[in-house]
Amino acid sequence: MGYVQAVSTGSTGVNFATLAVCRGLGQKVTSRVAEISSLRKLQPGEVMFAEGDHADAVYEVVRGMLKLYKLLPDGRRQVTGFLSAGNLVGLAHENLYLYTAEAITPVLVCRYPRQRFDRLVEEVPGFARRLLAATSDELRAAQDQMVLLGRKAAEEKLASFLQLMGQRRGGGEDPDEVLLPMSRADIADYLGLTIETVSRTLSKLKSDGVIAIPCASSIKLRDRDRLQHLAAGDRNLERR
Amino acid sequence: MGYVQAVSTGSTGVNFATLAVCRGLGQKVTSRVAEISSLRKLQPGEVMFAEGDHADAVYEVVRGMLKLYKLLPDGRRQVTGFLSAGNLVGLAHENLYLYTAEAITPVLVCRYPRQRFDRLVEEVPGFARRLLAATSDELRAAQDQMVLLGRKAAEEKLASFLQLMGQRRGGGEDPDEVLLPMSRADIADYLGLTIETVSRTLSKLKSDGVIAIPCASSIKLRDRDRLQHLAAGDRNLERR
DNA sequence: CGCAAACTTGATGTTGCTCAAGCTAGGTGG
DNA sequence: CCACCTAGCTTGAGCAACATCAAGTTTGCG
Repeated sequence: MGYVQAVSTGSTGVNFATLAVCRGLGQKVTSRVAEISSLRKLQPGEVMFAEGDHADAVYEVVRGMLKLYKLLPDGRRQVTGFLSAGNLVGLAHENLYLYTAEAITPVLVCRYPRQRFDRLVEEVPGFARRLLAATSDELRAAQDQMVLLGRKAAEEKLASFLQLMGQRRGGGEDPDEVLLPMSRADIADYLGLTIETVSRTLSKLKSDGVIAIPCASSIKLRDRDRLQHLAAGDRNLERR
Repeated sequence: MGYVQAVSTGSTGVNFATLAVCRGLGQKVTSRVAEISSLRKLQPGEVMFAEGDHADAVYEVVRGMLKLYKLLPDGRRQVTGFLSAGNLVGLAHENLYLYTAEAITPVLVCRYPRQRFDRLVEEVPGFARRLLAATSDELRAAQDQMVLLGRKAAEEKLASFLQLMGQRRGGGEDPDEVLLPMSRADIADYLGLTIETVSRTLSKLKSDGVIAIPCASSIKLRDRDRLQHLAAGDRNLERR
């Protein structure tokens, strides 16, 4: 693209007016966004950008799922988020990316070169405000995640995680089915646990009748109420 | 205030042009900011707003230190941040505050009523962009904190914390002195540890010659190099 | 059908938590 | 001015949750 003036392109099937960056910005701006953007496809496991790379673009996920993570020097990893359609990536980075973004499923992203994107932010009234709202929401999620990492037990972590994945509906099927496209290792590194503890804890939730596990990448919620209580952390309300 | 037109007021000693919200916005805007603002003082332990309160204002810390925290139903607490002069509070909250903000030291804050603040965000070009930058920076800090909470050992957590507190210089004294105005309980709830582990780990750092502890609320850095290595997490570079 | 990667399950180990005393410092009243 | 009192901090002993190490088992792909 870059030369494409139309808001929607038949070849890619992407309608720019439906993209998150454009929401509430009118058609004129939408076509400007379309002008500066290009599409990129990623295979599972492919790294979109790595921690420390020069941050020369902002991305929006159109299809599929990405994980973001940071590494410690000895290889310990913390997954800071899973992103799906509508999420923006790389907004916060001035100069260098501070985390790695890697595809979990086949992914389609819309790429906005940094400089031109920044120009839009300057010139389009209300654009910065939309981005502020998006970033504030990410911050809110990050704070919830800090509570999870710092203060929740393994079972509560998994319950919270399943609820979170449950609300991003992955398609119009069974509302009790939660699809987990990421590996157990990714889940473990997101929740601050090991693979083994994730596996064991899911097995326990299964044997307690809270969930069913038809296959490793799909969980069925059998007792949403109990899951909700576990996730909220209202165990032990008797003590203290 | 509210009726005050001047950019600086002798009575409070607060010069609005030096406030973080005004940085880079020119004098005209600065005086508009001054117009909508009021000052509020808080005693140590006083709650500025609580999780769940109606989010009717944005604040900027002028003096002193605040802590932000979230609670689980059974009383477990996660401190999500310590804020000092220049930090904004409550920006992200649309309707209800999602954490409690409580004074650690005597605090002076500048209060901006939500509605009028939002009007400024709409009307002042570049204001939303400044707030976006501030929020992005908070998000970056939150991501670092996720790595700390999810993947660092107790000793690494304390080392990271001391470094962080060390860079927000609390006055022009000894550059090796780090002041800790918050309690051990606050530190524990920030790092996802218990009071006892915080205390023990500080004692260990002391006996290892990394720090000295003249009194509980002041730490002296004796081996910045070793502290840096601990904080970065490059232990065990041999394995894996 | 076979292979490798991902997942599960089991046995054992370790870090940090819990419970329980002491200790210290700062503030108050005699 | 000093002694006491209390809140906050430190230290110790035992324990539990989760990590580590080590097999098995399943799954999906060539």
